[in-house]
Amino acid sequence: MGSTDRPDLAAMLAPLTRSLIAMELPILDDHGLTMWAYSVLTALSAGPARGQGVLAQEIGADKTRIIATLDDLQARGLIERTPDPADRRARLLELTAAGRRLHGAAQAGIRAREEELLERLPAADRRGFLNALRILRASGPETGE
Amino acid sequence: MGSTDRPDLAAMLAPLTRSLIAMELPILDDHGLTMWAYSVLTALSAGPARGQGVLAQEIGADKTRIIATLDDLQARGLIERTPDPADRRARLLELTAAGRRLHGAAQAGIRAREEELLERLPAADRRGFLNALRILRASGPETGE
DNA sequence: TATTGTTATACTCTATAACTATA
DNA sequence: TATAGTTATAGAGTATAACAATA
Repeated sequence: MGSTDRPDLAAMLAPLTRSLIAMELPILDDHGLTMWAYSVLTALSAGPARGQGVLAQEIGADKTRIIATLDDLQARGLIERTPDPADRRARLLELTAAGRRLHGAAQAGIRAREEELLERLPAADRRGFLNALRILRASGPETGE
Repeated sequence: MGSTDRPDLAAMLAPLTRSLIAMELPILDDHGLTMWAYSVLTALSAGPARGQGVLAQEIGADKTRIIATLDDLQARGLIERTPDPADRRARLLELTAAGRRLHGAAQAGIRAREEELLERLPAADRRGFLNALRILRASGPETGE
């Protein structure tokens, strides 16, 4: 009855994700960023967001969770948060030049560490790993419900 | 300066792990198991454990976190928890026949779901993905400290 | 009335510290 | 005194519900 003879996927992915995050936290801290703050900067680096709710959903957070983060990022001049002229309830969010710079620096540090990790993999596995992540991410969580 | 042109690893792994867990929880629930309970059964399915602390560390938990879980599993006759004759402070932990059966059933359900997910991947990527997970898991978190 | 952002509250999960029993 | 297990407490993180402004 030894079906597939490997640990469960989640049993492998969860610790790997945890150690990846543990490895990235010191780097982010060097730049004065929390993980949520970095997630916000990353999302905004792809372009402005119309509405905090949209942004929150985009990074898998609750609307209420990122407010303190946005306050801080704005106070530090890393993002701009302006009322949407078309609907003054909503806020337009975008990176400032300083925000883009800081995100770039933090991301470079993270990428360097990630490369060290990926170098442990044979080229074929590395390619397959990254391809699989892209595919599984794209197909999304049409898993739960 | 578009270095690697892909999302950060953690940014891909974290949501994937989350959705994997979300997909497995209902299956575990059908068998009356929490994720920690399933982790315990999985660890013990490889063989008995000498000491709860050892078991906890093995599954990445705190000693205090799994006590209630062990109480429940024992009360349901899924594990045996006997004092170690050699050191009566410690407890020897092992699956009962019922525990082994339940773990097998739950794992089968999870594996079936996982296969559906993996079927979305081209064979080469699937192989590379699983290889990479094994390698990265083995090399462990010599990342943090 | 519905929605965006905000604030305040409650809840869950996890870690810390104190206790017992063995050694 | 040190350690395994247990229990009780406190803390962090998260979600839920109520509120103000705008539509």
